[in-house]
Amino acid sequence: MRLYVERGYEQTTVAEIAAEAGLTARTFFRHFADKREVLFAGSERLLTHMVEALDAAPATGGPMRTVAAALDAAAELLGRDRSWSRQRQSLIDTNAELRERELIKMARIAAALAEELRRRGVPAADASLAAEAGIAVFRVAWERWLTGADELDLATVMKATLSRLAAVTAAE
Amino acid sequence: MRLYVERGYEQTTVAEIAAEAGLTARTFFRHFADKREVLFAGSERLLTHMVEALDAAPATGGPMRTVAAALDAAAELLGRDRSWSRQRQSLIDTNAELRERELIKMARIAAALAEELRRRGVPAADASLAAEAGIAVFRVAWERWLTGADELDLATVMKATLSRLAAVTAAE
DNA sequence: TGGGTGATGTCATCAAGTGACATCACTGGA
DNA sequence: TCCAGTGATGTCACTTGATGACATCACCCA
Repeated sequence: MRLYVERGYEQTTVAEIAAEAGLTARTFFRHFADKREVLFAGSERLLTHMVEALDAAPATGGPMRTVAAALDAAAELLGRDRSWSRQRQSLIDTNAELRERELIKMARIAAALAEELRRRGVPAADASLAAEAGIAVFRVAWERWLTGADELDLATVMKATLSRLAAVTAAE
Repeated sequence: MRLYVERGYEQTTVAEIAAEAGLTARTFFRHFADKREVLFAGSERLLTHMVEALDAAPATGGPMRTVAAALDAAAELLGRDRSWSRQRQSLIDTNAELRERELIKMARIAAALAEELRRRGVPAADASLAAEAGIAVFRVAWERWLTGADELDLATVMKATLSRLAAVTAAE
């Protein structure tokens, strides 16, 4: 990430990254599937963390309440270092390849959450919707947390965003 | 797309595609930014179609009703040829690069819808949420329409999915 | 002590992109 | 009619990401 920030993502070659670590490009590709993946090493951890939280949530309330538990878990994991997150995010935002990779990671989480909801008995379509809606909340809250000047807690922003979603999607 | 389906996406080289069209690889890259883009030629048209529909929607009701108009427009544009859509989608689903590209196209649409909502006076966060929620509905409805055995209209599936979203996200 | 095992290096190779320059058909005006 | 300009294409050279095959080397354990 240091090299990506210094020179820009595209201007940094895998050979340079590997050299910086005292290794070969070939070795880099044994640890990371591709040049993008190195920035998303923690995504698997986030996924399991969220799925576990979803599993641990009580069965009371609708699927959205269950998803909220997963969002809490995400906030707990990601809400610590805002300036680091900002730097990483601005890097991702300036490169289309990285944006794509980020999106597929989120999509994978949404799919995992939906699957878990279905396992808990939520009808298939409702499960997908709740998971996707949850990810939508995550995205919006994340962006607000990063760009906001105030010192709000990520979890708090998530909760507020979730309730805004309920308001916005309420049938009239 | 014919070559991608016949040999698989990864097994098809740009040189082969170009040769099939009686052209050179270099020329391919003058028409399409990369090997993926050729499958998403219509995405810009979908975006403008949806944004225009959103613009044309009456100002009555909340942002979600406005987004619903954009979803209708999408259904109108995409709901015609289900078997072709199925083939294209199964191609996309079997390749991660193509999935990523599809996701960023959807994200771009979501961003455009949100921006248009903001222009219409919807508060920033609500606009993002409504747009993202709309795309979530699109995704789920699209998948149900493609995998469903019945002969349902895409627009009908969208409407039903939208009302399920309202039910699922309703505060309890 | 010697053989497996895992991590790494080396080498060759392919395919995706891209820049620079040449070519050629077409078009609008002198 | 001809010529200059324009746009689409081809050719060539090159970089970089990515992968397979094989060699090497340190380390651990029986």
